[in-house]
Amino acid sequence: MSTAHAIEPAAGNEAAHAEELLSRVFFALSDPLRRSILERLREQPSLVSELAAPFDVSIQAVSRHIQVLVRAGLVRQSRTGRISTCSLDVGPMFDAAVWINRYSHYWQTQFDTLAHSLEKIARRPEKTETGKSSVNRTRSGRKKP
Amino acid sequence: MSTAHAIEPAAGNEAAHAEELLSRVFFALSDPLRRSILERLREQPSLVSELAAPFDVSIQAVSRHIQVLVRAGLVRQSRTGRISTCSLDVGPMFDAAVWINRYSHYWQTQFDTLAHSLEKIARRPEKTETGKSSVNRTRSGRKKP
DNA sequence: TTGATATTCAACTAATATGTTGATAATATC
DNA sequence: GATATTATCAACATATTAGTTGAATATCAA
Repeated sequence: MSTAHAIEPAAGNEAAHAEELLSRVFFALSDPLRRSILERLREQPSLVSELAAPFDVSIQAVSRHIQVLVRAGLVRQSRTGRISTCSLDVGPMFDAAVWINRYSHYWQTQFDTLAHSLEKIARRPEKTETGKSSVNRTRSGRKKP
Repeated sequence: MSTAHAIEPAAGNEAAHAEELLSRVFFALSDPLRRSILERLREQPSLVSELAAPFDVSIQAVSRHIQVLVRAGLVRQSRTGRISTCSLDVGPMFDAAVWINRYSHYWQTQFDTLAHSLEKIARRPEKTETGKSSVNRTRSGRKKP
């Protein structure tokens, strides 16, 4: 997590605050366990213990994952007594979608480029095909002891 | 960054590989400097030194940010001699958009256009080279302490 | 050849992330 | 009141991130 994820008052700077929130949203989405939590909350509001049940980690760990989601604005918690009900808030996810959508023009561009190259290939079949990006780097990860 | 960012051989597990790539894409997008790099690449392919220029960090730091983007599949580097030209690959970003779009029905009533455009493009056949633009633009980055 | 340029690698440091276990607070339940 | 349940907090260990500086690699240019 970069320094941008740190919560600062962002005194009066709304653009910086939006950037900051966007960073937190994308970071929150970068973990598969957190994405699974969101998937579950997409269906129904749930307790922390219910959200933690499917995973092989402690409920404390899940609680902190939920806190990450809360800080990103993706989850709201309403605590009544012991239990804390978590519910989805897709507002920040929409902001993320808007950011990504600014690249949608290039999806169309890629589509057009492909169509164009296909047309060219149809006329001149000896031309080579386009390369597909493949990511297969290895990075070390932590394992449960 | 969670354990999910670690790559295991993923022997034959295509779903796990897709999850893993999604984690890396969202993580790559969670840093404002990396997002700024993508913004720049949205306009034109650029050298590492050109991408590093607007930021008050060392070129080595930017080089590693680019590596994060490359491992997420968002940036391709073609090195010719000394220089390494970075270009955008929006394919993985599209995958991220598709994931987010599954939450769109929550906001679809208000923001119908985005979901519609995403869904329209959702049936693209393949990834190809991105288009070019000649607009130059700089954005502010983080400051040195 | 010599030197400047472009980029990456290596080693180090500081901060952050994520997991654990144990303690604590608040509230149901007996 | 005594006890179990729900959730969070605290402290700790370890891994990862992200920055730095210095060295290495490769190429271009004079």
